[in-house]
Amino acid sequence: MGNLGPEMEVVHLLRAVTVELGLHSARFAHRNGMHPTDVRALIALMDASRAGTEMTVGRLGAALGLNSAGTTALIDRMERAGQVRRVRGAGDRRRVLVEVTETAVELGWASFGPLITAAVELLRVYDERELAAVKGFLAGVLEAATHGK
Amino acid sequence: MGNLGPEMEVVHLLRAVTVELGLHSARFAHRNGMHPTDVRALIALMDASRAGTEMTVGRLGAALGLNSAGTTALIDRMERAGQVRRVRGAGDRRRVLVEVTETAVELGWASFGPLITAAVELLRVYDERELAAVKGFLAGVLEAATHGK
DNA sequence: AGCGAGTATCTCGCTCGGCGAGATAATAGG
DNA sequence: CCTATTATCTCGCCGAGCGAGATACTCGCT
Repeated sequence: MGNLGPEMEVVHLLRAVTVELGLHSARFAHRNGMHPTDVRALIALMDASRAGTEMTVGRLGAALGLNSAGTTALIDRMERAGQVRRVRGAGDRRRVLVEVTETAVELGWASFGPLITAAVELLRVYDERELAAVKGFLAGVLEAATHGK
Repeated sequence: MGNLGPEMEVVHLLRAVTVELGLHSARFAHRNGMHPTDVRALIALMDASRAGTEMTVGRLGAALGLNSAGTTALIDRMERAGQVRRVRGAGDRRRVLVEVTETAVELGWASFGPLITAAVELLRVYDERELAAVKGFLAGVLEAATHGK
């Protein structure tokens, strides 16, 4: 499992990056009295809001791999901490929409913003082909991780 | 926060990849009656073994961000499941070295091997400069995530 | 040699995130 | 409208991980 060429080096780098990003959000969570799951929820919610999609309790739970009881507990906790708001669905009144509060968004940006800017800064000097290479690699790994079993 | 150029697309891809890899190992964990932490421990142990470093209980706990009690519980659990062995330190008999069993290594490879091969396969068609681009980007993000607070 | 400080691991009791089962409320279909 | 379905919540429980402290071993000092 030693050196199977320069490709293997990239694979180990990718693994190191995912580990380090995980630790980064764990630190962020701890610093703000949150749990890893709360951070994942925050990210999912900000994602949905960026995409303009409404996020319901059920969909959030599914995205995080929690069952309904755990999801309810999660949202209770985050609502209590003022990171999230429950809003009864307008059309279908069984639904409960979950919205991030402004303070939570700011919190998230304060922690992940610098990292994002750093990454964008890195890519700024890349030309067309280099950018496509990075994009292609990540897309390929994503595809393999998603479908590969 | 919408489209700040093609760089942002790469950032979102990277985030998607880390999320998906996380889910991948969560699925692996669940399928084998393990917990996410157990998988992280397995990876850390395989890493150490690949690097030829001896892994002690304390060092493993530190790598995973667990305190001593939690680490003991973790190793108890994994030893009970036959994934890990405790070996009293030869020189310093206070230490307890942790070794992965062959079955655990095989288990890990069965789950992560295909993903690794897929990634290597992707990179195989890349030329010198493209490979360097991917490597440089990942290294830069790693650096930013590690040091950026 | 032997004592005390330092280090590595383990034990105990507890908290709390997440699960399974089932209750409740709202919608959709015949 | 009455039943099946869907969305969420309540209750009781399990177990991962924590804090505090016990235990076992090593090392420096005298």
